Amino acid sequence: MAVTLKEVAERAGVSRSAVSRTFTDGASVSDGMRRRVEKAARDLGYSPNALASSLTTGRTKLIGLVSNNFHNPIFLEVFDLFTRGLQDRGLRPLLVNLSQETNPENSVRMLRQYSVDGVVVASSTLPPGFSKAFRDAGVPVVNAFGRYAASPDVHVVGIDNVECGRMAARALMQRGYSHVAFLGGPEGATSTQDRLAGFASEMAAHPGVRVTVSFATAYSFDAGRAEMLRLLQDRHAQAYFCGDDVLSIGALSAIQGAGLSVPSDIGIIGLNDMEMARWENINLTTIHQPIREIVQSSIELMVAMLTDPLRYPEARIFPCMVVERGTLPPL
Amino acid sequence: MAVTLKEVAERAGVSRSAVSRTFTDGASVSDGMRRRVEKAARDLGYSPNALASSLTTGRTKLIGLVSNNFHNPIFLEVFDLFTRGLQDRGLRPLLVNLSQETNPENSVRMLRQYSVDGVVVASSTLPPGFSKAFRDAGVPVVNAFGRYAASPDVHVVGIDNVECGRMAARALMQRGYSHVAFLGGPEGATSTQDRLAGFASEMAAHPGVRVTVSFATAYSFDAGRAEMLRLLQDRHAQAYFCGDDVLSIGALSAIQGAGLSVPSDIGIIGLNDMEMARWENINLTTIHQPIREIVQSSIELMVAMLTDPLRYPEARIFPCMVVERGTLPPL
DNA sequence: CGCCCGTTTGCAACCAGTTGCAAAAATCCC
DNA sequence: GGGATTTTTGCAACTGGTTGCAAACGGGCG
Repeated sequence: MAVTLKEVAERAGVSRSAVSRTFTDGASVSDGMRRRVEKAARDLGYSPNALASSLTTGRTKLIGLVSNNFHNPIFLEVFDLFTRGLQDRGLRPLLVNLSQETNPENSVRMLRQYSVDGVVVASSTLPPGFSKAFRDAGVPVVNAFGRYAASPDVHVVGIDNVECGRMAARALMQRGYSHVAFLGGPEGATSTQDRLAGFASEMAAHPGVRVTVSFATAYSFDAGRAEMLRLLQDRHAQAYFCGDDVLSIGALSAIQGAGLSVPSDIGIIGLNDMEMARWENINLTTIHQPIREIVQSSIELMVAMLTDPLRYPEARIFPCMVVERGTLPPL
Repeated sequence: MAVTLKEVAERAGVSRSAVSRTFTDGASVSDGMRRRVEKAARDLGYSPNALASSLTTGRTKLIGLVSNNFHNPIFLEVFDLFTRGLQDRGLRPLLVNLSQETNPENSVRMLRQYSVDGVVVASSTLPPGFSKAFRDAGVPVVNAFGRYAASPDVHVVGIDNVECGRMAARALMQRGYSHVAFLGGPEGATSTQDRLAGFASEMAAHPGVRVTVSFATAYSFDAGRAEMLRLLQDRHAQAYFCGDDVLSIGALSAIQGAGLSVPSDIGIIGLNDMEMARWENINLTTIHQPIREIVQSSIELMVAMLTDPLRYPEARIFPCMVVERGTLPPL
């Protein structure tokens, strides 16, 4: 079916090594040889079998792209950036969906069977055990959007969620609120824990301000809406720092549905700055997470590890910033 | 680095074939042999190299998942469903992002180099040449979300966009509008062309009703908003059938921004029924596209083609239906 | 016990490439 | 023109598995 190197060699009347060499750059081939081989290859429609060659070279150029985050729209952008960035460097993303997987073993085995050159774990909610499992299997790993403190022995690229929490608290304090709240994602998610820690630590400097804390069951519209509906039945806070933008939009929907208006009755600040946040009918004040830079940097780190698998692990933390829109009163 | 079959054979004191057979189901191995080999494999932490075996078996279980649609949120769900569905069947998705690619040749060559067993083209906007190119290269192809009329020799799974156009027109006519409009996606997209054709054909039965047609530059929020802003300067229609949900939401934003209200001043009907459409603060009346079923069926078709690559091509068309929400007046 | 038949096992060739080494060819220099 | 040096080429062994074939094995039966 497929044309092989051997057939090209026969047609060009040369040895198999010669053909192999014309398709390996850096190998020594004369101009005449190159021309003859390329002609034969073109005539036959030959293209080398990357997997066969990986057998001897030990490199497949396959990168496992592992995630469990197939519901948050920002991850569509993340996948877009990763696939394009990897492709541009001649690498191929092998996508692994961990949504229903709890045991790292299976994924590790699978990716090893396919001899991936490296693994990018793109998730803010996977337990650190996953990244570690890959590293222990001797596969270069980068944990994009991960938590740096918890896994000091795995490369991490992301943001400082604790600092984001502080930043949100400061943004609310600048508005002079006397009762603010944290509406987190799932209580078990490290990103939620860190954001709360930062939020609380900053609020500790304002003892006169009342602080309420609650959690949504997921980083989703429905969970945000449900939790906000519940909160509205009680005496609610004047402003909320929501776990992420999707959650914020759910909360907004609940608030508007209750006939209250934003930001005059309740203020909201989200986190991520997903594309939708700047849509005019949402217009969410939020903390911008530099996705583009995180992905870019993750890829660079991955590429660096391909040449030096024992590279000393590092954490790359990118600063975030508040994007002022319409869900907090102007300063 | 990695443990090989040979090492397992040596440790178990058996031949390499014996080890290979214990890991190939359907092969003849005695119980005693199986136990010894499995013990040795476990001790060494062996797992077979899928790529090496693909050399002789001719099957990699790699499926190219090709798309250029990394901006429409429904595709995150599409990717979720595809990756899970393929994984469940022991297949591995090799993701290919065609966003910046215009020439099918490159993608075909790349996927052939990786000896994929099949290719799923998931896109409603890629020109049919892409699917054809894969088929011509002898690779089984399924075009999910594709147009069936234009590529009779490639398997297609999707919806009947012409019928959707008619359906939208009927929904508007039921409301008794006297001036309706089609606000399409990019004029070159086959999905837009088909939807317009259906819309126009149904409207032909209502000669007294005025019909306007215009196109947004992309299936995106910004494009929908921009086009609607332009339309609002003129004498606008009473109701619009928008190219898809994202476009609809952009249009909604423009309408609301202009101080008009939906559905009393202007009605909107979208297409796709993405998750966001049912969010209470959007609440978009739209035509539901059965994504789940389309993906499921595409995978089944792909699996069937793996055993019978010459399978006679078929088009699988799934019915859509109007989902009544808040952007058209109740009937 | 010997024969027959069905399983189990190992040998060796093969899949599609790469690569170290040495022979052959081309180039350089005197 | 001849010898030394460099470049190009082919041979053969190797990567990590699979598989057709034949030999070895084991059990049942007369």
